[in-house]
Amino acid sequence: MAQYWLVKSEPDTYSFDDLVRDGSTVWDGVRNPAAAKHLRTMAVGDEVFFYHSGAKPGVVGRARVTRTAFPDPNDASGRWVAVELAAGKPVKAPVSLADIKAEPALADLAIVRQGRLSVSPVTAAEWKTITAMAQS
DNA sequence: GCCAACGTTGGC
DNA sequence: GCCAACGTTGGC
Repeated sequence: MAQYWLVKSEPDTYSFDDLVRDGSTVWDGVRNPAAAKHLRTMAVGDEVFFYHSGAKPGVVGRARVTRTAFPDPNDASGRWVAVELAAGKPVKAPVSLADIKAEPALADLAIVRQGRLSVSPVTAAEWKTITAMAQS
């Protein structure tokens, strides 16, 4: 059964539109042990919410895992891993962080509880809730 | 191995 | 630009 995740990116650095344009991308540069652990747990076919941090924080799109964890090509130490993500369905309506915080069903969402985590798990129920808020 | 100081991230 | 949260570093 597929798992669900949320990845965070500064749109100035790499936006969801960039992912749509590229089709797929290597998700590297994660340098946080907790986030890296989640990367290692990802399986091909897992579904991912794409979250923009910065001026307008929120969920803006979806992606799919197309390659499981492999050594981060930009890391000389060999300690860190990357995965490959392919663009998925955009959300119909972006779900802002304010919307997420206002929704009681999302009170336990990892990003609410620990804002700085760049890769975090999402439960099936949370995935459904956010999908409903995004009007699919 | 503990803990204080410091740096970084991200929301506002 | 500020501040809170959290991770990392370095002295002991």
